[in-house]
Amino acid sequence: MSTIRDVAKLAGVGIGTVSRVLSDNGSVSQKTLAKVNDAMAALNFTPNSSARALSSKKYNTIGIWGTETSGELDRKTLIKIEHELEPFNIKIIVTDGDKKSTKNNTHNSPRTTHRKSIENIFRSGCDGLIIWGSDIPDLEIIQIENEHPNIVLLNNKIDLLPNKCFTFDHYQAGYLAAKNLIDNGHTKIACITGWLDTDDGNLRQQGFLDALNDNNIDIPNTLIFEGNYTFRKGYEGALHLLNQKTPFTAIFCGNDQSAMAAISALTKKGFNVPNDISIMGYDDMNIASYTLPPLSTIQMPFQKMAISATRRLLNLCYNLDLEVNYDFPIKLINRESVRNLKD
Amino acid sequence: MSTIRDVAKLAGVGIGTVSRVLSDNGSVSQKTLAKVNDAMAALNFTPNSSARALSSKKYNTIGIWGTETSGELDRKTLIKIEHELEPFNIKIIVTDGDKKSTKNNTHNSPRTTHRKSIENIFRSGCDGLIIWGSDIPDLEIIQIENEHPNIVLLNNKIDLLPNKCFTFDHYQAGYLAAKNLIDNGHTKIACITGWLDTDDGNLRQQGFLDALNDNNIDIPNTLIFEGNYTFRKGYEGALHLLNQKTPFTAIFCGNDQSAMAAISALTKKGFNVPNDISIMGYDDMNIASYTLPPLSTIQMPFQKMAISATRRLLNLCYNLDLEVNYDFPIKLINRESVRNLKD
DNA sequence: ATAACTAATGGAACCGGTTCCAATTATAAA
DNA sequence: TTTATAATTGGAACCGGTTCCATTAGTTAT
Repeated sequence: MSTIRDVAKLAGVGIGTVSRVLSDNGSVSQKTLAKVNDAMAALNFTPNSSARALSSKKYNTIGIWGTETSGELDRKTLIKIEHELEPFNIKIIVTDGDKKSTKNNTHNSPRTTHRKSIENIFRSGCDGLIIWGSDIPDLEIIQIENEHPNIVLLNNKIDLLPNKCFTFDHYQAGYLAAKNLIDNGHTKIACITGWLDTDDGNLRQQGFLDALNDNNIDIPNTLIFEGNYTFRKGYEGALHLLNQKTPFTAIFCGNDQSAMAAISALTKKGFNVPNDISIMGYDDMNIASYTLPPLSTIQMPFQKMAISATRRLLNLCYNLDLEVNYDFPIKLINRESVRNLKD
Repeated sequence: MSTIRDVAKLAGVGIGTVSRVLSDNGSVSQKTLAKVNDAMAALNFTPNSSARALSSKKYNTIGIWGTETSGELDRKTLIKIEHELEPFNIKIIVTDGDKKSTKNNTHNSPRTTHRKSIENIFRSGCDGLIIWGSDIPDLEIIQIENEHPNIVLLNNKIDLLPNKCFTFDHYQAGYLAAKNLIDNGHTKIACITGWLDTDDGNLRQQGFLDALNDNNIDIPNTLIFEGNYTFRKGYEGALHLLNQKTPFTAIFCGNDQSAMAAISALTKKGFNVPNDISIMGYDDMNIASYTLPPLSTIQMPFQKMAISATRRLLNLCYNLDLEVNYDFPIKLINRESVRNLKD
């Protein structure tokens, strides 16, 4: 593996010059530029990333921190993020916020706090971090941001950190979902909530509740089942709701997975969706088109949001000026799982 | 941020000594060990990873390379891999084999070859690589392995690289799936294949075909639809098969997603699964329990396999001796999507 | 007590980049 | 042509670890 000194020698220039063409800063004449480029090509030279990182104090790496409950971050989105990073030769490291403990430091409490785990990522070497999900208390995030300004929040909103937060209007989305049921004539509405320990899940729930309220519809506690986005809870939730005395004609589900599982449970119990019971999903995952019946749901441009968050982080870390978007409109997708009771 | 020189000064020892306790090699007396540890704690010292990487030529990073069609590698699996790495303080970088082009080198062909893209990952700094999927021709992999022995193949098998390959017996699995249909009395069997450009998809297809053959069952070309694992192709495939003149009583699907979509299509066309047509899936994804009807499918311990592959890579890269498993038994999961015609 | 060996230690040199400053060359203005 | 100014250039010093070698302290055998 060749170094800039090799390149410099071959090109007949100084190492400073080679470095200058490498990092494309400082002035270099056309002639020497060509010489250096030729030498680099001839030697099949690639700069050593560790050396670069050491001297420039840039790691050319950003991290993505998330937990089990952060929400949907599939490989496709990850790849989108990576593509955004690629032109700048930035790498991406993925870490889990749910790690058990760090064995290197036995003085710590057995369970590393989120704060500590984020601290560790920065130490281990990255220029910035996408913090995904709303698991970390706002206060703690503010503290983190204080020490490490190069962060960006995905699917979380903190008023004190405008332009570092990227999220949907989950409240509006929950409202929209409920409104759709109401507009279709439903008044006895149940729900299988999402994970309520995060803002994300709470907001959509609140929007849903407020929509009912604004339309003078009452929802008894018996018709609210606390789920957690999983298939399992969706299934259990539907069965649980069926077991209550309170009749209902529709269920609003915290996400498409629990919606699908709910459909499965209802159907198995002899109810027809949507004729007997209507189902509203949330997320518009790929499966939503292939459930039986296909799901009416709320669509959110998650990948677009992830891309904007990434760009913002790049701007922060590397003083770039990429275009960033903060508005990600949601959309009601009407398929076949909601029956119009007014017909 | 403090350095080993700071630590050395505070502890009243030389930098060599600090380095020795840091990397835990070379002999250090109990007394100095304590002094150094105290100093480190007092300064809240963390070694600079770039400096370490530069001088030790270890990046403490491994990569995962995959493409769109590599198969299932969800966040959960990624996290499992990460947990395996964590005790050794190894980071994980994810890269996409489907990148369009690398703009840094305009001399290259517009579309970077897989080989090149892997070359780049190693250059950009990682100690080893999990190559996931079987998109790369065997010969090319052999060449890559020659230059970079620190690789491990996930969901791929190359005879020349035993103990670096981690895969299921997809042939056996395809055979098993077909056998299940046959055992249930099916003789007119159709199939929606997986992605046939990879060994993975081909092997299961071959196993399926051979099982039919071994049981003297003929499958006309009209009943073979070439899919690609997506919902969409599963849906289209089912419709296409229905349009053929040839009657059939069962479909073997390349994966659970296409199976789910096929069920959706069949049901929409008025056929009942499994009464009119039986469906075999492949993968046992979470959704398989919640389709209508729940899917009979083939289960494979993908996460366990990923963990073993990771361990093997760690052994290769860092001279460790972690336990590695090479055998990952598959299992037939009988749910409700296959009807027994013999009853 | 001394020799012969081993364990422990300090620190220079090095890894391969970036940065900065002094020196040189080119260009423009007078 | 001379001078002022700007553009290029070379390379020492540095980033913060690891390694190796020379040196010193500690142990055991004689």
